[in-house]
Amino acid sequence: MAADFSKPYDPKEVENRTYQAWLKAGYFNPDKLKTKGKPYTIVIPPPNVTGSLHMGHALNATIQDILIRKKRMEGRRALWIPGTDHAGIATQNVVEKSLRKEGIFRHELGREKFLEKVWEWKEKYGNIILDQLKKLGASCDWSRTRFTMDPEYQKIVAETFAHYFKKGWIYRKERVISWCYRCRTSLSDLELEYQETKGNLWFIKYPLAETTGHMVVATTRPETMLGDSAVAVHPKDERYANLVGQFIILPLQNRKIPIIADRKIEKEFGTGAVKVTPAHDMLDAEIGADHNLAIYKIIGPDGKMTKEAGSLFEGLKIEECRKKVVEELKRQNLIEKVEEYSHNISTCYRCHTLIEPMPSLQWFLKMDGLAPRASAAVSGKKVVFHPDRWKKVYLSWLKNVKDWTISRQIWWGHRLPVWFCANAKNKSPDQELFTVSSRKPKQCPFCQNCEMLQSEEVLDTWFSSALWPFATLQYDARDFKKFYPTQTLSTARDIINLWVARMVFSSLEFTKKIPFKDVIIHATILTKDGQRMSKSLGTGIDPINLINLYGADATRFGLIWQAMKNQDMHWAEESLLAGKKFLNKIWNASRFVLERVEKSGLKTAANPKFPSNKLTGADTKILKKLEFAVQNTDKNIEKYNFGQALHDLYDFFWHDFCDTYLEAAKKQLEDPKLKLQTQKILLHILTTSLKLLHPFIPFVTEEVWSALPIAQKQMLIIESWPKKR
RNA sequence: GCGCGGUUAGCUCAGUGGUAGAGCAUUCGCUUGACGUGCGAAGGGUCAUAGGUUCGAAUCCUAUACCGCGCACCA
Repeated sequence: MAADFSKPYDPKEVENRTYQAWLKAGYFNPDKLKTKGKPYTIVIPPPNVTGSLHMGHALNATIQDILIRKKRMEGRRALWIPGTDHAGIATQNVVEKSLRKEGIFRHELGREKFLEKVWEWKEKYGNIILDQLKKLGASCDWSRTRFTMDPEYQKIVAETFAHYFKKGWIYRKERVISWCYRCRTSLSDLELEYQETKGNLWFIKYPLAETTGHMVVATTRPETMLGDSAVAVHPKDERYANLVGQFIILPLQNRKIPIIADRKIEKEFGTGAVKVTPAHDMLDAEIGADHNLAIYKIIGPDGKMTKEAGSLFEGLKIEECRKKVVEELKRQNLIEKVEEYSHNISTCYRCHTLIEPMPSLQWFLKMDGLAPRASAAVSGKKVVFHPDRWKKVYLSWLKNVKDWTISRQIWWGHRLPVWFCANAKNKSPDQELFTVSSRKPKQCPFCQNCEMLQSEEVLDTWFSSALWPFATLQYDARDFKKFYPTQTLSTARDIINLWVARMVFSSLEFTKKIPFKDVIIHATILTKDGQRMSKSLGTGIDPINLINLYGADATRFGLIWQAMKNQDMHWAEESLLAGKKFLNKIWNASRFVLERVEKSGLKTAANPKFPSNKLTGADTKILKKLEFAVQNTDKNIEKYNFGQALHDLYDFFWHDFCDTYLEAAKKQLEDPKLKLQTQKILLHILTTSLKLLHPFIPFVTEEVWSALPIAQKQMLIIESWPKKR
């Protein structure tokens, strides 16, 4: 169907119709392309099925689509794999929240019923997300749509876990970890967010045991004193040199605890003497381990004080307990002073509840074998960040990385492929009899006759995301062979470590190859005021609203128009308006050309030759500019300078072609000697421009293309990319 | 505390050693047959501040300020 130029450009109608035409033609699937070119693969960063897509996703999808479309036009077998991520804690939380509105509580439903609800949610939002991508014009191969909890994917996850375990790199241990008592699960250090908080620094007197007098310790968390098992000072702190080795009577608990020396203590902070709570502080846990101190778990997984906190405090919430402890200490005149103090507290990145460090039996993945390889891939330029500076973020994390806490105590996610002997249930947890296997063992290796129970725990959602580039291709061995490794990954800066680094080491471990060559870190979209776009703040913009208002092409244009190499971009809707106007310009310029050209001598879309001795000054100039535009666009896309490429194309098409050449052409067309050649040049500039613009604004270009009077025409989406001379 | 960005026209951003640019907004003029979602023209910036290098700096260097981000600390 040819475009109808008697009407103004109607993006909605054209976009729907054109997308259907592409789908029908099957060009999104590289297997259906006639080309035998080298494969070019991109895997989409799978959006979380927590909800619909935001502007950042739209920008990212546009970037990937530009690359895929260009490569497809270059004759590569371009494959863009779409999909979504189950996003463990995040999705569990939103479903829980939505159920609560109906008065339903997760624990009342039970695991199985609750998971049914989550799957319903996933079905709904997963599809919304994929529809949004389609509306935007994303040329993904939908026949290869993946989800991180597909049966095939689950199998791969289980196998990787078993592989690591067999290698001795996954282990189970009780250790002080970060615990979110609202989500009721452990978290890794990357899942913490720090918030600057104003609080107090309490100076508490701890009476000496053997002699009169006391030591003063400073703390921001007085309630944790209930779990203290020592007071520590720096070994070279002369103020306390004579006290080291003596004992303190811990107030409220009436416990005799030692005064120890440890180099981790800073003399300058507070009084230089620190209370040590090995159960509820990371640093104290280390000190406790080094000095073999007792561990008192005074806070439970529910965020309430335990029996060990003492009868006065048991059952209180942390904040309540803090008040009460302070009251008690005041009553006993043990508070020397209180200072105002502002510090960072860690919170859960999904619900922003205060994180409580506590000892917990968890599964860990050792990093000392994996991290150096991931570092080497980037420092050896096998994997390259764009812009380059982001490699610092990546490398510095890997340099100091701690073992990865991979188990989570939630319901939604990949169950650990760990099997417990049901008959050994009464053993204490660390003596439990278990075996690791990607499939349920037929027979219990311990008692030979029980039905083995699978672990209730699930994996950190990022454990499965880390396998994405190869797991998505391993559903079919031929795909993996053909399309892996992928070429380019485009993503946001906040998941460089959470996701990118982990994909690199996982891929190196399981495929012996890097998962991708280039990593594009695109700008983060902020509101005009510099706020983060977020639904809860009401500052977010739904790309679908923009698509309805301006069309997908204009939305893509607006996003890319602003996508320079900054790390942030302040959202300016005007750029979409600029896009809309530009589409109109293309539409009308095309109408002009087509009206004047009608039956020209052009038979193919390939580069025609123009004898230079017959060209007018205007002809020569525009052809030269066109040649530059071809080179420049190609170069800018290859260097991932998408915004620059679009600005230059805009300038070329509007000002060089429309404002200048079209005006000159009007006169030339009246001259019989120049007419035919001018027609040819007009058509040539238009066809080449449409090709160059297609990756950015695919719909309008395809629509205009359909009207070109060229024989042997294919759809623009698979036409050849203009060649550099 | 360490590191990374940013600071250029009213707004959003390019420019990156040699007389300041774009889009949007503003003002003025155009019912010329592709387009008024347009055309032509105009106004508007001591390029954050202070030093330095240079014949010459918005552009390089060094500080400082403010905004943002990350890491560490967070007793």
